Amino acid sequence: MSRELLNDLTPAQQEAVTTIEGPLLVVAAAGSGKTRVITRRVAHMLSSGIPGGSILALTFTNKAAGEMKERVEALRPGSGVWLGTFHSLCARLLRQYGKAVGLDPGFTIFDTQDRLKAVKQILVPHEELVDHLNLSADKIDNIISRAKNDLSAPVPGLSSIDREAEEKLLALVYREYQELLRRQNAADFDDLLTSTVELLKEHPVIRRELDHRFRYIMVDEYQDTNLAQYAILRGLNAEVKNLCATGDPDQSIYGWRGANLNNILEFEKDYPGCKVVKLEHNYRSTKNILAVADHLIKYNKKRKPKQLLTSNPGGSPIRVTTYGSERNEAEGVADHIVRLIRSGKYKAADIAVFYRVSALSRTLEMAIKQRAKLPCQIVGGVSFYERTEIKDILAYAHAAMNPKNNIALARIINTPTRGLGKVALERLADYAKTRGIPLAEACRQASAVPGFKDRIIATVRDFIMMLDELKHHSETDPPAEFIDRIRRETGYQAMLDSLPDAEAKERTDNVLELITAARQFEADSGESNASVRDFLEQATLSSAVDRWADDGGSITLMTMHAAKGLEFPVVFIVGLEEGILPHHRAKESPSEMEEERRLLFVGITRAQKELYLSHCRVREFRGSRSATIDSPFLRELPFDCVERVNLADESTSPGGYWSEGGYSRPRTPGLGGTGYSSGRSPYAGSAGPASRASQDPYGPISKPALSETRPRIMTAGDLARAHAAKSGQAGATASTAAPVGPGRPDPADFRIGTAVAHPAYGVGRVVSLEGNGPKAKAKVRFATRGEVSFVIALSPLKVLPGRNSGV
DNA sequence: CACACTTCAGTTTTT
DNA sequence: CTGAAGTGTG
Repeated sequence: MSRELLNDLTPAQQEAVTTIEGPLLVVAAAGSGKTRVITRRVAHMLSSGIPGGSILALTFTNKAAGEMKERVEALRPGSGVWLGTFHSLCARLLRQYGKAVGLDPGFTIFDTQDRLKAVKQILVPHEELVDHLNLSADKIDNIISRAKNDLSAPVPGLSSIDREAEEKLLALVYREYQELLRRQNAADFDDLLTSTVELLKEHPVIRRELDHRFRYIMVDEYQDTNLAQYAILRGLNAEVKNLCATGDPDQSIYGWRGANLNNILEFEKDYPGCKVVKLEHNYRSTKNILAVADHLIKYNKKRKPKQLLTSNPGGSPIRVTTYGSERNEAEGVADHIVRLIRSGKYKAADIAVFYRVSALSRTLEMAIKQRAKLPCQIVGGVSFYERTEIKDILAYAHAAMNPKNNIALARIINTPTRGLGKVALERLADYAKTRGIPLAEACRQASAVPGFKDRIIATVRDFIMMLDELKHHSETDPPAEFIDRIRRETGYQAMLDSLPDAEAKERTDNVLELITAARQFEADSGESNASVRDFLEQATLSSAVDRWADDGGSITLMTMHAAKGLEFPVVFIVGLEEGILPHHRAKESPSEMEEERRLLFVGITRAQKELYLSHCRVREFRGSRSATIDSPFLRELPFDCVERVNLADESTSPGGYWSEGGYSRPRTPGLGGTGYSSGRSPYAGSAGPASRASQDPYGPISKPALSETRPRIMTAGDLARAHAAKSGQAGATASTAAPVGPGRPDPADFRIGTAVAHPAYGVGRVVSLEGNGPKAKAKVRFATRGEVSFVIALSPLKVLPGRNSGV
């Protein structure tokens, strides 16, 4: 029975799957088939007669939980295994046992926006002090969140001006914030964890019951658990210690959220006599990709050494490309994606682009959609559930269902506008505050509120009656119907209709999508009738990645954090620059620096077949352009499986790399010496100004990079030639083109028929012109590429001499 | 009270 | 360049 679950597994994997009793740590390297092991392990437990109800499996995201659910369901239908995230588990436990820690079962979960609003409210009387201490609502919000995850008191930040005063203020705000939550019968994300910790600590009977109910516990991504989560596990494992933790210390990337690497590093101390299984064989990536990952991660000091092995082929070299500007970078990535897809080897869904910060996504999206004309989806960014109209509609639901939820009520009391402005709301809030009642209750007593005229009283009454009506329906309506009711009956749809057409459509579509999501939710819950409350809970607890459904036809764009646990045949990682990757906030602390390195490691190890890293010399930041510094991580890549390409300096070369064949001559090492210094300490003399030397067009010329031990530095010319040769477009190679780069072509030189050169597309001819001055556009026809439009001044186009056929 | 306008500040990652 | 908060006007 159980044998078929095992016979395609390696001995190590088998051991992990069949070790069921007692504590077990599975240290699983990237791509080592961990998910598979976890699912098989659950199936194996069920086969051995363990009831599904006594198995608890905790994952990092709801999406991971969903996928695992599907797989377990396929192997052992109807098992009743409890699969979810820490947060969803806690929410469920607190709905059941929350009374013991002061939470009414119908409590509302405050999301990040709600909590920020709450903190802001509390800070109103302390404004001067907050300013004086150089704090802000969101800093304080962060500190409080961190304190909860660390199960500690809020601690002033490193750059604190006056620690003592700050500590005092933080303690006060923390206390008031918790009181506010309590009054509104609400819990924030972190409270789900801390309240559960409290429950387990203060109520031994409940703790014991749960400990015995969840006899077998599995935790995935254990390296990213924080102290609160650790405490929950200890509580659930005090007597029955069948805990299986899986993870990889090298992939811990949530330190900023309180994740504590010690949890996994000290597992063996915490659970004496535990068994440790190592899964080191990688089934995902090529040897080259793995070698790069391995070489990089070795620079981390706080780390258990580990060997990454694979029997996969070597694969193509990893390419590191230097671009002139972020625009060049985005276009270079887009163009390369086009080539990959044209080659027939990959389809759009095989390709992903990762970046450190969401802000980098925009340029890439534009380039891929407009230039490459390929569909792409951004995972994350402004999440669906954070859009105004979605938040508004959900706020109606929350306000109706939890009459104590002031935050939700304040959000919608005048949306759509019904003449209850700032002043009315203030009076209402004052009234409520002096009496210690919720806003909704104050609304009921509208006629007693000082300063309220008849018209206002009537409006407020109507409003509260509408909420009552909604509350009534919330108990019987299925989620989708309820959401649709809000849309129609609150005047929200009417408000949307009054907007300009395009906006009305977009926002209405979003609301309709919410209804679809609700319907989907109903379908997913099957026979157990889905309640409105359950839907709202899922809506607040679901993340961007959870919602990401691979549509099969799009390039995927996401942050490296979001990429955890995923894999793609082709991966591009952009923005390898000091300040971005590693992020500037990490600079001061070596441990954060190591986390940045792990983040890049995670990104790299998502790739199965091809990996492209890039950075640029100049990047637009906060509206202004400035020179960048190479990421120190670039110096930590090995030589032999990395190919360096410099597309940044072309325009500064007087004679041109594009000229006759032969090797191009990088004036300085293409990456500012990056490739030549790998022996150095990772922090030594961060590259930087030295690399700027290469911006001087007449700077020193170094020898061609031909030595075996050195990376071969390619230029645009090489690439264009190689590409042209491959695609058989010999006539259109760039080898005849003039040097190009992030130069600023003069639109006045452009006429219809002008021959121009582009670094990636080769030679083309202007077919049409549009507009004048700096915004003038030209449409150019390339033999290799068809017609492409450019804003001339911003393009890398170069006019070829002597071929102006226009006037 | 609502709306349009200005100014201002600020930019990590997410359950 | 973006979003939030503040100011002034109808």
